[in-house]
Amino acid sequence: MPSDKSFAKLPGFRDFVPADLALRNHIFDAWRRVCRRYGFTEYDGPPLEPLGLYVEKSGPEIVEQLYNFADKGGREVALRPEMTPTLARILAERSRGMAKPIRWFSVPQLFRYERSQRGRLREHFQLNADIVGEAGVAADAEITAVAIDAVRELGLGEDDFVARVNDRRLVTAVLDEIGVAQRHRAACLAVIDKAGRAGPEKTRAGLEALGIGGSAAHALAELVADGSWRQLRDRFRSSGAVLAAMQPLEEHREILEAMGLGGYQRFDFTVVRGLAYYTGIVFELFDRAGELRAICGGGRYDRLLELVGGEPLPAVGFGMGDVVLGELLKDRGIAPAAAPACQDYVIWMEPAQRPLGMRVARALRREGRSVLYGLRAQGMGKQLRSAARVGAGRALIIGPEEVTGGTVTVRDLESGRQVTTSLESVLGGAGHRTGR
RNA sequence: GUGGGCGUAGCUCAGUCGGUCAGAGCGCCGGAUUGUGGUUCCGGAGGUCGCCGGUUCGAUCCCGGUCGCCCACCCCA
Repeated sequence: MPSDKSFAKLPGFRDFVPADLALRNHIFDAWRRVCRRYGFTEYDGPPLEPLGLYVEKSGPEIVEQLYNFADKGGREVALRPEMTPTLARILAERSRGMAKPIRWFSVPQLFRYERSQRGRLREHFQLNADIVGEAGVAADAEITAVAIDAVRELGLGEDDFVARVNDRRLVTAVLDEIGVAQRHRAACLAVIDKAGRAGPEKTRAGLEALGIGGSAAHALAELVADGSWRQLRDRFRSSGAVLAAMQPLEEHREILEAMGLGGYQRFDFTVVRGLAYYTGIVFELFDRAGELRAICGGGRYDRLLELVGGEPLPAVGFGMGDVVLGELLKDRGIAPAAAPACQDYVIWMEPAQRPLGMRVARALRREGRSVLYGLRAQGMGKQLRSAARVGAGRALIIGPEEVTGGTVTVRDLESGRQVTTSLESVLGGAGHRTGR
């Protein structure tokens, strides 16, 4: 730990040494493969945006924890805390001429100024995938499937994680039905949101603190404790509004089941999402063990583009962070090992053989192979040890004997078998089939 | 933002009721091994014990502050 704090890493920020970057790239690669498989194309935007883009569009929650400041021109700016407002701004300018629906994804680095904890830093990377211009529930199901497959692609299955799905319109209908006043709705959503962790007692206390009456509080506490689909349907079978609000979720589930992803999703009345701009189906991905924070959160936001000044366009999307996902992969032991540093290790014994060693290395690199060699003269044992440590598949040995005979000794470092071949075959490119 | 715990070698950690207390394992470097590696054996480098201040003859140890990390709240991507 450096004693001079001025050179220390900022709290909540990460260095990525090769082993860490290998994991990050492993995750990014999986995300991009899945998104492309679903026909999404990648975009990006500036990491720094006008503060105003976030102030009223995302709800007050996110603004309190922005990484913001005034730039040298006196502009109030913020490091982007989320990607959706940027996407909304881009599309507000250009979507009119674009074929709908638009399927875009991005892997931005996002920033928030808040105390860091496990799975929650001041900086992270997040996969964002959105479908814009389609209001039907098939788009919601499609985006949920992308989220699920983005996690499955990394080797996690039904036993590892689940998507909890809800619909804000359904929650609203239920609140109306049990008589929660309009003015209490937002605060009530917050209580429902944390009900899973708080437990029934605290939930009821929270509702009463809002001034929500006994029968309504009782009904809500019950729903929160056991908000099963069946229970909901029984409880509200005489309410046309609630039953109608259940239809989109029904269809959403059917589509996912048809995709073979039914086991990855579950209705959960307590999922409402914090961001103010969600308007319909919302979902979150969690590890089944319940040890970590949400892996992913998303939903429908049909009004946002209008708010930013674009044409009215329905939209649905999600954000999936790299931090919690990385923790989960490490916990499950399915994080990748760092890639080997090279394929071929050229061993030259004495300065007299170095020029030939350089020619061989050059020829191999020209073929696209990754090649290393010692930068100073060392014994063969040392060099083979170095070769093994960097993960080389084979060693190409060029000593006095090889120079005299016009040959190269090619040693397979996994089997230990070695053959002596002609120098020409290595320089000419015939040697590349014997290695990895 | 609030409360609690923890900061000793690159990593994981031991240790001192205040006085040879600067330690282990792993890793790293070198040697055994100047034409054959991943094993083994031997040796070596590396630390102002997070930082600042206080108490004391003396502080890595006690006290205060501070910074950082972890956990729980708050909140949430």
